[in-house]
Amino acid sequence: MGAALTEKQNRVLKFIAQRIWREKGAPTIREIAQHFKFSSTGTVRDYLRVLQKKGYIKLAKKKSRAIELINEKLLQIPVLAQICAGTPTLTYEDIEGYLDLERILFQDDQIFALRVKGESMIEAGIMPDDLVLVRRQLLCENGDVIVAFIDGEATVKYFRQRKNKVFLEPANKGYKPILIDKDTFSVIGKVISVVRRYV
Amino acid sequence: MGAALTEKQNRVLKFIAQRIWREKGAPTIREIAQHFKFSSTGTVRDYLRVLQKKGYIKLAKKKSRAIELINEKLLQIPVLAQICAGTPTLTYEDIEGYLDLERILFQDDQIFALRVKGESMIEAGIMPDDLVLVRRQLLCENGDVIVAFIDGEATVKYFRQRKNKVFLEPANKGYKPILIDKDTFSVIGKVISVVRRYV
DNA sequence: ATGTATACCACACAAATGTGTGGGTGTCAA
DNA sequence: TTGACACCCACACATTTGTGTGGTATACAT
Repeated sequence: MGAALTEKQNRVLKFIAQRIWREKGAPTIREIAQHFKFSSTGTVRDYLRVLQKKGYIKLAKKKSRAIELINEKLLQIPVLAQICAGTPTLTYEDIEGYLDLERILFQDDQIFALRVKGESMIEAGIMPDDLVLVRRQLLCENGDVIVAFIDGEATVKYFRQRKNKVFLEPANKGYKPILIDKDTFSVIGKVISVVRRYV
Repeated sequence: MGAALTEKQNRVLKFIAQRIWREKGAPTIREIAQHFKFSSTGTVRDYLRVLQKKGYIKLAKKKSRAIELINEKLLQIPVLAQICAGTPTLTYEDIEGYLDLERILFQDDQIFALRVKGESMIEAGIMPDDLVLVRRQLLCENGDVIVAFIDGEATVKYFRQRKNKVFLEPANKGYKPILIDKDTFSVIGKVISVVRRYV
């Protein structure tokens, strides 16, 4: 799809993506120049042309803030409060809030998603093929759902700490908790969300 | 939060929101004018001022496309392929794809989210307090997870059809399938996704 | 009668913004 | 040594774009 980027080109692309996802919209050429301390708008335009040629962005002519990311995706979903009360018309007056996943984005790639394999967490509602959103962190608290490396495999489990002993506990009666030697396993991160999609 | 909007004000706001979420970014004043066939930019500016005063948007001065929605949220999450194979470094070369929830957005408000109450679908991995994303549709296929109205309550169940009979089947051994009279219940929509968040 | 709000218009102006021209330095492969 | 690239600069220019001024018409409440 896209040719390889140099370090600097990648930094420019990342900056644009951040602005598009976190801030209001795409930056102007001069805003990019200011951020990278370029004293010429031509410099930025050269970068944009390269990024476009390599297939990472699309530019529109003579329009302001007209940088479009290839593979850009957006999400905003209204969250309705529980509607069991009984109004048969679902209006947006019932909106409870919004899915706010914006903050977990782009914090230096500290967040990623994993596809779940196996049924060890099935009783916690984490099914095979679900996606878990993982925030990379080394420390975790008792009861957290975490992703850890054991024997070269990434697994999703409960983190349990009892009297100096650390267990990785599945949520499936058919599986047994794993007693862990603190030195031989490593925590990848904490599961902060589960996403499942039906066809 | 926000005062009531008139019909036309609401249409302008919806147009802006659509452009921000589906298209590249916020429209310019003249783009809005063109869409609504206003021959004056001042007309649009009046609308923007009203929308801002009523608390639906925020405007920045002397910036192009600087319309910001209150409660705007964005999402894009890289989806890593299952990494059980064993590389201890999670690189973005493992990206399997992207959570693509963009398409389900703003198709005339056909999608909304519901917070789950009760444990009737617990064996399908749908837990209390989960959010289910629902696409509004009246028809559904055998085996779909749907949201239906029964007795003034919205419930999440499997849709089962056997020999002219329609059942709403829970995923919980403690609950029994509900035989439904086709005429007295109504399907709200199909569950297309489940989202759960941990603290 | 007066004020306030909605819903438009025309026109002008300055700032913001994209674009063009014409440079420069270095690196690296042909 | 020539060319292609990455990586910068200065400066000018035309268009886009936000903003301001000053209108018109209707409706509605005080």
